[in-house]
Amino acid sequence: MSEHAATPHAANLSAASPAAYLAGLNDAQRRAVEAVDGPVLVLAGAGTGKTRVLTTRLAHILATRRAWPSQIVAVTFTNKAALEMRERLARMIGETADGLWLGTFHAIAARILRRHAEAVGLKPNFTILDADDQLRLVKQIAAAENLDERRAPARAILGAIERWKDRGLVPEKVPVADQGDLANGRMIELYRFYQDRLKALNAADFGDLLLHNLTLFTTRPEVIADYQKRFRYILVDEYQDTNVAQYLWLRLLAQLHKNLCCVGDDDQSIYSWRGAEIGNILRFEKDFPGAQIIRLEQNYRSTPHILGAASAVIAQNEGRLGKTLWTEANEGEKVTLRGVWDGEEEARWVGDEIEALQHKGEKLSEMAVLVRAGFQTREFEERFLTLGLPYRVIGGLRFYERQEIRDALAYLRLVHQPADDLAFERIINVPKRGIGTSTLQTLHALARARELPLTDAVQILIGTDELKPAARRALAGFITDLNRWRGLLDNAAHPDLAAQILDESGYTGMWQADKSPDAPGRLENLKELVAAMAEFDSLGGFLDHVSLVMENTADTGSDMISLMTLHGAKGLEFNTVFLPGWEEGLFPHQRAMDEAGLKGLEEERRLAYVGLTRARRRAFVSYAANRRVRGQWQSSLPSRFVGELPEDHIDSVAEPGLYPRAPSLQEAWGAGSSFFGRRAEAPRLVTAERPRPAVGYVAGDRVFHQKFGYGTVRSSEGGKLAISFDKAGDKMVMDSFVAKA
DNA sequence: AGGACGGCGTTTTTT
DNA sequence: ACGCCGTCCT
Repeated sequence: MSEHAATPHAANLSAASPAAYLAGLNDAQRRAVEAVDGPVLVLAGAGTGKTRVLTTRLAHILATRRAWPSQIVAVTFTNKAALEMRERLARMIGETADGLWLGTFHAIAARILRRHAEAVGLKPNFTILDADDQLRLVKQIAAAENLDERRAPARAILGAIERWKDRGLVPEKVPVADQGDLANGRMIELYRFYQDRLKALNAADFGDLLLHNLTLFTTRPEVIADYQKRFRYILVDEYQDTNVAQYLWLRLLAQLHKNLCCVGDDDQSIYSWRGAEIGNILRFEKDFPGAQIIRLEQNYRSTPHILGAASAVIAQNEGRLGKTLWTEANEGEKVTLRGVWDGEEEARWVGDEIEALQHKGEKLSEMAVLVRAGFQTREFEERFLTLGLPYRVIGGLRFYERQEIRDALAYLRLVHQPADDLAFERIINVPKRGIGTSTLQTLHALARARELPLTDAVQILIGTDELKPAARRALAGFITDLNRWRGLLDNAAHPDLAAQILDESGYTGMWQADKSPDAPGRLENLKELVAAMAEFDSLGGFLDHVSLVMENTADTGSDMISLMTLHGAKGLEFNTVFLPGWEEGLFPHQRAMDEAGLKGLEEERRLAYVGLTRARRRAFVSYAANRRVRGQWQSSLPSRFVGELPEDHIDSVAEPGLYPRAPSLQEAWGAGSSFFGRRAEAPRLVTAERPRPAVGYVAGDRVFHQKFGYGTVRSSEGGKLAISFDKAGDKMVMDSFVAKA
């Protein structure tokens, strides 16, 4: 702690002249900026200048010298938000803000964890696993436990583990009642195995970053005391998206100074399915006694019609704090509501409207089509291709998720962190080194029996006759390379080292030899990766960046329509927004209602609210009477949300012969029974076989080996046995591969 | 080691 | 309808 021992002096506080940065704020915004002491919840409706308030508040704290930058934490959910805040802050006050703890929950938690890794059984260079690694790990565990993939899908197991982590629960703390019947009631056990494996890999998944922070804070009083003292001011963006773990984390950090400012909007809480707990924002006053609540309700984005429509829809929700958005803006256009025959016609109509707007001089980059589910984009893509309208689908594969990038990173990870078995497995035979499943099995068996990382197992095995000569040679070569690269870590510049690794490993060569059309692109990406490394001062720093800051490289250059999901649109705004597919079952989505009942429905409604409030000038809502779903035609009712749009804010242009307006709410609701209560059936248990521990052998023991048959132990050292086999002659083998005869 | 076949799931997604 | 994943066969 303490780059700065003392509190900076609040000398300028009394200077009465209001600072320039306060100019132009409305009353509520200004109150939110100036209410720096004690807990504050800023309820910031869509388009009410939230980011401006956040950055101005930071500037205010610094300008009034209440704290040094290093004594302030500002947390966001996405890197994009963190970046935007940093940029705006820099524009406002320049380098004064350097040293601020500004970043995502995960980035800040990782930074703290690296300093105290040993407190939770990790080394400071622990690897941060991504979703792919997590899933592979769960699959390995499920396979080792002989779980039936169909009854206990790895996805579901991982999901349950993640939800527990979201709630701040380590395996020991999970209430048995919460175990459920997935994996036949062995979930807590699986969770523990998973955590054990992570520790052995010297790795943490995203959930762990927060979870380990909590463990650290609750087991090391001196550590939490230090951070509590340090962080005089804490700011949180998108508070409605925090999960329980994040809430606990904030509560611990804010305990001493209590200067916690959370900004959020309960009406935009749309991530409950990944652990976000809307209760956090609803309960803020209770959780933080004496909290002020400041509402930002003046909207600077949309027309009164759009706000009127959005407000009426969201007003149907029960569990909300309540705000009333208003605007000084003039009337503008009403929300257009259109009922059509089918999805194809819907896409045609949207295309026509886009062309019409384009002819009026509207930019395509100011238009977006926001859909409920990814598959809905296809129909629009086809139409736009036909019309020759340039579009971009937001939310595809990201740079760091590409195969070649993940492979390259696996090499780097392995050099950086030898215990990273997942990285090892990924690249041990890429490019092909003639190391097949049988060799890997042998490796795994030894690693498991000895509880060693795979690289160490290789080191041992190549000193024996356990492997086929070809595999042994290949592995020996690989380990030699690995050791050489590791030796260069401290001397060579890491981008150069990376290039060398990719070259010497044959990885680059593999793609050069590949004649598929995407090979050149992959080589380009690899070059880009190496080039990107130069911006970081160490390999570890770069790998952290990759894990934590997987930014999307959105080329904002050209004029294109944006196609994306409603979730993806949160935080964005466009002059014109198209909201197709407002049909019961699709939006609100049937599954959301099946799985979460009224809560699910209300979240869907918030999604509708998010969608509408993305629009500055124009919103087009549409619904189709017929839609092809998974190859089958099915007819659908207009969404109940359509019925919630108030008459005086919409222009309804349903086609002749089709329903002009939504059916009654009751009709859409039905008796309600079909929306609730379905649950998956119980999975089957298959008993597991635990790896057997190695047994001790002494000279003279008779043993049996799968491959070499019977033999006599001549000597034993460190688990390596010299054996005279009756048929195969003298060999060095690992004791875990023989049985007493 | 690589290709063919069959079965399953198919809302939303960041870090 | 379709794509992905896992398995099995060559």
